[in-house]
Amino acid sequence: MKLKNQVEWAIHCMELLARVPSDVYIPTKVLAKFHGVPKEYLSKAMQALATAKLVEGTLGPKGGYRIAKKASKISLLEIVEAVEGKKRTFNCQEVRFNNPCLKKEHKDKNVTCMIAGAMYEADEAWRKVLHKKKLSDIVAEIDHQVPASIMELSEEWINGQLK
Amino acid sequence: MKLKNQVEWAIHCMELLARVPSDVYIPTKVLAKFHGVPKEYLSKAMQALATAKLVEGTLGPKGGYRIAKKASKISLLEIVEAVEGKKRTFNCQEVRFNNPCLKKEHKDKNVTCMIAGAMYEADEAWRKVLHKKKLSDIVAEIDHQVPASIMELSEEWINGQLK
DNA sequence: GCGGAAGTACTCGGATACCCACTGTCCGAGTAGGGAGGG
DNA sequence: CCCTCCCTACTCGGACAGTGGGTATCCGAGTACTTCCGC
Repeated sequence: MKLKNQVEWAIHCMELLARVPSDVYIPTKVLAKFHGVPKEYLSKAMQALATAKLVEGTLGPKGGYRIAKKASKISLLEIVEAVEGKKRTFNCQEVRFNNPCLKKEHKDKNVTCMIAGAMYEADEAWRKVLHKKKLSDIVAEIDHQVPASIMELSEEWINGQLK
Repeated sequence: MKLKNQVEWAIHCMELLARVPSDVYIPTKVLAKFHGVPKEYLSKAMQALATAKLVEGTLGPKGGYRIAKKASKISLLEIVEAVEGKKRTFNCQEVRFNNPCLKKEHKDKNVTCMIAGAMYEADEAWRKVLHKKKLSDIVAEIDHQVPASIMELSEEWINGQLK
């Protein structure tokens, strides 16, 4: 069980998009170069984010992506699910119903298997943590961790690429 | 991101092994037939459980697996990790260090990326739920859910297979 | 009848193919900006 | 000088190969039971 690498990329890109003014579009090309990842493949993650209405894309020169909602209104869960899908990590195959002693009348799919229930509960705890963590929190934490000089340099670098 | 189907099988098998007396060995063949899964493949999951010291295997006729610890001392987390591995679901690739504005002296790997930190926190919440849920809890819950008549039939069926 | 040894049948364990999904790449559709030309 | 139109160049979006891990399977090593034989 492993999350796609795209998840990491997507979160980093969202964090960057949350920093620039909302009228600035940043193309995938720049996002890819800044993060050192393959442009063409990153675009798939960006497409997923666009489909989930987390970013908005525009074509043509000066085109690219911008954030579609306030950073405080976007949770990590939304980003992760946009890229990774909303399927649960544990998909119950209802193995319990293969018991040779069970008759059809006992195979009630409305009663969830206790084992699946426990796994779902764990999934829910995972989702809950990610739901509470907002993109704005990440931005603030990184601001606190990374020296201001680096942040300024990065901003200038981005602006230089947009010309 | 999806867990192996083996996880489900392994938990069901552990639940069954927790029910029989500790001196009875159940072969993979019977476990597979009871749960309706391919015998040869299930054996890989059982091997993983044996490696993790959750079950003990014996060869020869009347051989098979038995539980190695008390059910109340075995958590779902142990079973899941035995089959799925202990790697975290999110493996940080340190994309942040690809920032072209960063110098080497700023690439301190001892300071964890806040994004990775958030993901690890979610993982930890997931693990915590599974750690608290013991195999004995599952056994009790299933006892409460499944009619006693079915449980008895299943026990007889298993004993019949062991002849 | 009893003990021991050989044979057998059954088990686990690791080594071996197959297949799907993640990874990585490419090209086409569409658009916004910029420049040229005319008024 | 300004407006309009066309062209270009750049973007996103979806369609197309490559690879690694999960899935499924097989066969060999090893052991405990069973049976047979000798005492």
